[in-house]
Amino acid sequence: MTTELKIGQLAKDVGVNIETIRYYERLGMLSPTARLPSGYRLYNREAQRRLRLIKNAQALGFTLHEIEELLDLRVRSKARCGDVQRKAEAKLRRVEAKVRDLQALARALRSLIHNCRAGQPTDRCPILKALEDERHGKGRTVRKEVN
Amino acid sequence: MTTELKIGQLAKDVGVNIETIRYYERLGMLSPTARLPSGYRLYNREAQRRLRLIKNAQALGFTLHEIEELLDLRVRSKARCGDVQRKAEAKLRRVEAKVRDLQALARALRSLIHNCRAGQPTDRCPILKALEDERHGKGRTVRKEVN
DNA sequence: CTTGACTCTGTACTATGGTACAGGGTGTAT
DNA sequence: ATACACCCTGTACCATAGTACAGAGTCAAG
Repeated sequence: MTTELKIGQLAKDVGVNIETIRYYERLGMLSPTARLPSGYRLYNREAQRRLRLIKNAQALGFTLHEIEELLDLRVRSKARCGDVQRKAEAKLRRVEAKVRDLQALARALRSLIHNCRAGQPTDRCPILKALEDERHGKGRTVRKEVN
Repeated sequence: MTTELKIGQLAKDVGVNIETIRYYERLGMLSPTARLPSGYRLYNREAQRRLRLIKNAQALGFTLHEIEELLDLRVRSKARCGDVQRKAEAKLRRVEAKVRDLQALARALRSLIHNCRAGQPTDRCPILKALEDERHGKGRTVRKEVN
């Protein structure tokens, strides 16, 4: 059987846009395994797995750059599973921190909703007041995104 | 006392780039409270609170667009708790959904990490294997961002 | 009255993760 | 042999969230 797919078949199979596949190629993340004389790209099962890995890892909150690192680890045979594990652990810590932040915000929002019943003006909103806090003054670096 | 700050002082105070303040102004999120005859922007304490609110809310993962909504609630003095309550409830639901997404993501990461035995070569790494799964084949929509 | 720090406007550029053409060539079924 | 789906390259464009100038004007100290 032919395991070689043309770009449109691969796109449909994995559920991504054709342009996205070519975009990943531009980034050096996913090359066709062959080309027809016409220039048509051909992809084998390995490429298909690689593309699926990209999409799945993305759904877990990894950036394309981080995914490149994971892919590199997989390809470099001297790299060990522990390297992958450490990257996953670092990502997990960032995700957990983000969850804590959002839970704090959810608590503040619940408190706002609770205190809002009496028809007070919005300039006494606890959430808005809380957000005005000088938690990040004078050049302090704010921990950024989860990604 | 003079509560009016020039842009550089405000930037230093809150810990953001001067260009960022002007960028927020272009977006209509933060206007100077006055201008000197020379055109220099002046900001009062209220503007300072507003800027801090933007940065704090951003650190919690809100987009600038969502922050605009929060700011609108605060500034419209006719807005009462009823208005705020509805906005806050909608926001809370989005935050809670976000927390659930992130927790699912964290569980997936923990499970991957747990199954990973550090000494194995990466071509047997369960994390990478799992990421190759056909969890999202044939047009399945992958839940997107973590934000 | 000059120096240096600060500010102004306007435009261009960065990164991230794509999407959308234009203007061709290819492959195959009828 | 011709219609039509598919593919090619190249470039431009989208949103988000800024950053980096250029070239000019302003302000305060010495």
